[in-house]
Amino acid sequence: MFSIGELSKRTKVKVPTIRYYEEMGLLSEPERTEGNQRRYDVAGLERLSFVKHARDLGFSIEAISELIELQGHPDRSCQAANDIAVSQLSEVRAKIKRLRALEKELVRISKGCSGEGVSQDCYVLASLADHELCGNEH
Amino acid sequence: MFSIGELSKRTKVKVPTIRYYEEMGLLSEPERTEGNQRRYDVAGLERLSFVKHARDLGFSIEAISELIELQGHPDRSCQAANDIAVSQLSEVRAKIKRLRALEKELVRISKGCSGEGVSQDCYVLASLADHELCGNEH
DNA sequence: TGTAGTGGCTCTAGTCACTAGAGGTTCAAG
DNA sequence: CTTGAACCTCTAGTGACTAGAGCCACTACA
Repeated sequence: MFSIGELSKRTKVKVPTIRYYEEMGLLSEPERTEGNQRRYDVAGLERLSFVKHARDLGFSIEAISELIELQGHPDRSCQAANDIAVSQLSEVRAKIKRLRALEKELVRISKGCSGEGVSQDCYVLASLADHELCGNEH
Repeated sequence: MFSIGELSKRTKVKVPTIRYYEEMGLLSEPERTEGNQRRYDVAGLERLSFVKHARDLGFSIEAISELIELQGHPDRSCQAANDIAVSQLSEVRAKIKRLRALEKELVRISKGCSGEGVSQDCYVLASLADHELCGNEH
């Protein structure tokens, strides 16, 4: 049995975040000492590791809830879990695509400015003011 | 002179967002009709276009404030504007890098699951529960 | 057994960049 | 002059935490 601080150290999830996950229903309520402090067992540790791992991969709290639901019903089809992972993947890909477009544009903008002139003539500011100067889209 | 709705249509920034930008100090307070409704001129339109373009590129409200400060002092060095753009670029690049790692991992995870089994044997759930199964890092 | 200090508790409020809704007023077209 | 769309302010909600206040519990050492 370990305290919340101990759990925090082992999982690298901050203490208030653990309490937050509990409030959100991602973690089941742990046992308490007589003095009302939380005490976790190995199952609690594993559950939090699962949540952290999923969060690190960018799954939302809601998606994680669904995944936990599935874990609780080992006889249910795996399809739903796979759907969640696949949709997460396509979100990640969409974000990458968008960020790449931004990267391109930012490179163009900052290349046009040596940082030596005065802001009146600044290409960065001009580019932001006038979309026509852009490569295009976004 | 146009109303806030008209401005919204022209810039594709939603009405409540325009009011929010005003409150945040990104837009100067426009004139008002006798009945207290906002009326914008071309300068207001250009300012909002600037803000929108910068937001689309992912600049924070705070960074945009600084850029606007610079615009207001045409004699000041361009360096600061360039610094902001460059730091935005490196943030974007860092995000891309991270997302690519996630993409890789998600591909691996969802490839392992056909969606046909039951959740007890689901590779998606197993991967999330056990970090050891991961490609590595993150 | 006393006590010091670290760690834990709950609750509220703040972050960012909006978005939604209530409840009321003004404008422009017919 | 009336209708209805658009406007106004204000408050509260979003997601995923983070920070702080004010208090209580546990543990190690004297």
